[in-house]
Amino acid sequence: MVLDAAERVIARDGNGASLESIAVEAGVTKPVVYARVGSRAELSNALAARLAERLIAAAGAEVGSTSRFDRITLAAFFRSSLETIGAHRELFLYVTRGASDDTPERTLYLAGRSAGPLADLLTRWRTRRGDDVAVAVPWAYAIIGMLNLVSLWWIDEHDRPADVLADQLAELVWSGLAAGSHR
Amino acid sequence: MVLDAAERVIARDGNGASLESIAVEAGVTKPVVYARVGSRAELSNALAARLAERLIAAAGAEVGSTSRFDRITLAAFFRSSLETIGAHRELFLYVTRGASDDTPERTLYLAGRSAGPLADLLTRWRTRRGDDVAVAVPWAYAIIGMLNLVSLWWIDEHDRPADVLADQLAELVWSGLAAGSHR
DNA sequence: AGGCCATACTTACCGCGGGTAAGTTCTGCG
DNA sequence: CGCAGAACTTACCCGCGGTAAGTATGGCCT
Repeated sequence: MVLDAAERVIARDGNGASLESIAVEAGVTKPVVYARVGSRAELSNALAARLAERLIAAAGAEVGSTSRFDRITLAAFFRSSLETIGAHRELFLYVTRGASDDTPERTLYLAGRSAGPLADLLTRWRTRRGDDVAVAVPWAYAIIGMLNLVSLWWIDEHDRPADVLADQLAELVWSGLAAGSHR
Repeated sequence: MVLDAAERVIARDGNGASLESIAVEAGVTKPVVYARVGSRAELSNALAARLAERLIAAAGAEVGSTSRFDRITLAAFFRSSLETIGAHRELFLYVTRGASDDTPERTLYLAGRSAGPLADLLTRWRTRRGDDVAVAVPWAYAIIGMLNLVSLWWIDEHDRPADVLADQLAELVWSGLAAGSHR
């Protein structure tokens, strides 16, 4: 699979990953990569989709298992996301701050892939509680964006443990999430 | 000033802004740009610094005027940031999702420029209230990151008014910020 | 079995953009 | 008047994404 090769060379070379190096890592040549996966932008999109899938899967394993949604679950969501991102540092960097001109779309696409399910979850949860639901989408993007930048910062020097950081993030937003119409 | 020319051409051409087009807009040639401002990465950095300065200035005008710090102030901070970003759409896109390989550093640099003062503010505020202060830095990054992605999403299709969105963001984090040690 | 077509790959190339080396004009000063 | 040096321009290199044209491989029909 070309995408696996791409991930390997990105993990190795960081953002300097060229189509050509990916091609040789995959054991083929450039036009083949182009034929299989399309342009560089589509490659980045595909990688972004995969990473998003992994994030969602990891989060789902935490959140989906319990039917409840509480502060602990939220912190677990953050922790699993942080750890997944930390396990794919270079890929995360490549995908979020990758090259190319298409980047606004891709960043939004990647974010949307995570924010969508989160927004659904929030919508269901707040509907059940009889709370206002219009905030679900912006809040989902807010939480994902928070996670994005904090991950970047966390990756790039500070080595506090993931679970501590996750708990701090949960502390920041939990009260807001939980505060209902009964303000 | 070369940077002004750069902003003009970015506002016009979006991310397709090449050094050459910036040079002709500035009325000079490429090596001159290179001599004055350094590499493309440094150009992006300088632009990022300027945008951060504007954001901080706008935020300071809102937050710094009142000595208090409450939900209203927080919402005003979000609103002014959103509006500043909205007024510099293309520049914001260029700077956050710009080209090049240096991007992790630059993104962090830009974010840090905003997150730093915010972290200071949070630290002072929570010190005065006798609350834990270790969360100030991660929270500052969290809030800036939130703002980043929400801005991207907001710019790119949804036209709800800035003040509504700002209020929703404030609602999300205010309780968390305000919740003290007396959990 | 032998020739033919399609598919799939490779080699070779183009264009563009960042970066730079070498040449050229302009300015001030002896 | 001539010279030194700074500042700018022209002309170029290189690397990368993208593609066109050529080449091998494998099946299929006669």
